[in-house]
Amino acid sequence: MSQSTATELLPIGAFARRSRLSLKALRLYDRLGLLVPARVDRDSGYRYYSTDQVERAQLIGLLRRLEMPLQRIATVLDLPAPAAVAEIGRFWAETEASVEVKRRLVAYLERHLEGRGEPMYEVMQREMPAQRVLSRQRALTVEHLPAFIEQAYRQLTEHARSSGASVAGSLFVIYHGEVNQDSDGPVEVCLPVEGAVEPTEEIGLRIEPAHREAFVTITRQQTDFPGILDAYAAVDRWVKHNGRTPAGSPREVYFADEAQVDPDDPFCDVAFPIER
Amino acid sequence: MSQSTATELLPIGAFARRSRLSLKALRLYDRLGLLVPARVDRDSGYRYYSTDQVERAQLIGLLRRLEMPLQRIATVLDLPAPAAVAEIGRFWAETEASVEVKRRLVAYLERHLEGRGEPMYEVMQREMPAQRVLSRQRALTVEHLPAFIEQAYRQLTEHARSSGASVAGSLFVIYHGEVNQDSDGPVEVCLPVEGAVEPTEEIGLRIEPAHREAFVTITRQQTDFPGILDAYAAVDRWVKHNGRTPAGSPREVYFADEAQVDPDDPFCDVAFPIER
DNA sequence: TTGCTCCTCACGTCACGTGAGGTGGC
DNA sequence: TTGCTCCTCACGTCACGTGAGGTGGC
Repeated sequence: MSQSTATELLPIGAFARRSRLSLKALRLYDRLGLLVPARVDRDSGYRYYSTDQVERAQLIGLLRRLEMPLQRIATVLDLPAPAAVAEIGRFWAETEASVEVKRRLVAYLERHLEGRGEPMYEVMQREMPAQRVLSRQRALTVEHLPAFIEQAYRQLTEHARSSGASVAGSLFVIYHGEVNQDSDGPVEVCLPVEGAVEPTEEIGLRIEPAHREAFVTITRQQTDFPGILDAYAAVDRWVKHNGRTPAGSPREVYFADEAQVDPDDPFCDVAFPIER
Repeated sequence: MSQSTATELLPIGAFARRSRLSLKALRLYDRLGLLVPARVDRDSGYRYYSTDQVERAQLIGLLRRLEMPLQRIATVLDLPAPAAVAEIGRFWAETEASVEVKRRLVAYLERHLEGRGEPMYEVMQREMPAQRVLSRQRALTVEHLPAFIEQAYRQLTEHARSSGASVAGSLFVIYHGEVNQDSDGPVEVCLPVEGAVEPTEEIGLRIEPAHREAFVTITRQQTDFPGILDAYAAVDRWVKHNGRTPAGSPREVYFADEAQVDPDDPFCDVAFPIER
């Protein structure tokens, strides 16, 4: 019985080899309360770990290889197995999402750096009639933007449908203020409608006035950050070079269905209202 | 002509807004020589950037979003466009590779945490006859291991084929020392052969002696790190619990073709030579 | 004169790595 | 007694963020 069922105490070096963690890391985890030695000698300060702690130590090591922060590892370790798996899954989904963003950025950089001096966007002008729109407005930073547009789109179409009104044009999104990591808009999602419909507490009903606008049409791929900034820059430059005066907030008009569009198909207009 | 073709000088705040970089970052890039202001006032120390520098600044910002280190960004910025694209591609490939490793780690954690107390590996014994092997040995860390095994496999089979000898058993890999980030083996890749064949400077020819070994068979999926450690631990435990004495370096026997095997198909044996 | 912008310097963050200098057990 | 292992403390790394305290230009 005394052979290997008993819980042995290991000094830090032996425990480090078994758990494949460094001495420095083990001392840090002790100080943070993440992995406290089974016994610490009063006099010498020597740390002694039980063999039972090897599994926890290895798990910490594996989670660190995922670059999970120690704080978050602490919460995972406090969870029962199924919840811990779910939490790891959530963390990993965040990583995959950020990798996907970077992947698009790499694609943009490749196109952008290869194609210096390529034909630029062709900026055009058009007259927009007054439009009756259902709208939803909110202040938010860029990370919540796609989800908000998606949700607002569903909400507005559903409200129109259930009121018996019909959709009378393409969804567009007005940026009343800048939207990025720090700046939070506000952003207004607008759906042109025809027929009887009432506003609600969340959904506004208003007339977007007739105006002239300068715009460029971009493809699905070009709407990915940061490519879309090129489109804004192109329209902005055009407006300045032609001595026009801005007359409203910039907007994006989504005239195609995302699900049915190739990366290189026209998908969206970036438009600036200008004075006539 | 004086309208917008002239190079304007911007103080740091204006330049920060245009380039979407922080003041702190700009001052750091200045100090590192990564992005030096066009002019610095002798007396006040005020930094003035030219509008021409906006593009470089934005590129730095984008590369930082990929989490490329500043050192590496410096090299990218010194390259002509095509070489810069290639360098970004190499960097990104490294990122994707490390994500793939982590992806497998997550898969392992999910199986491992869900299935606590699952049936463990079944350790078996067998007698191995003496084998005549072509072998290639090298000291390397874990990151270069897969490439080395792949390359050695091709080299050994090619050498056997061109000598008119025939392959007489499964490729196996002997770990004469531990292989991980710090420890570099050495590792020996062995291919059993029959018929006339000569050693070369790189390729050895020797007799792997007959021996008894304890082993477990694992699936393709289980060979991914860190799952494979479980197999090693299982055999190690078995050897100790059964009072057997190790009689050689641990090894992995690859008896199936990686290209034709499902993740859950048997793929490899993890074996420890033991005394009889 | 008041704000705003700019400056440098110092300290904090995160998860450690790498000594320096000293102690304890076999 | 000699090595080896352990201890704490301090400083370095990386790319900044966040004040503190002070200056300069309109």
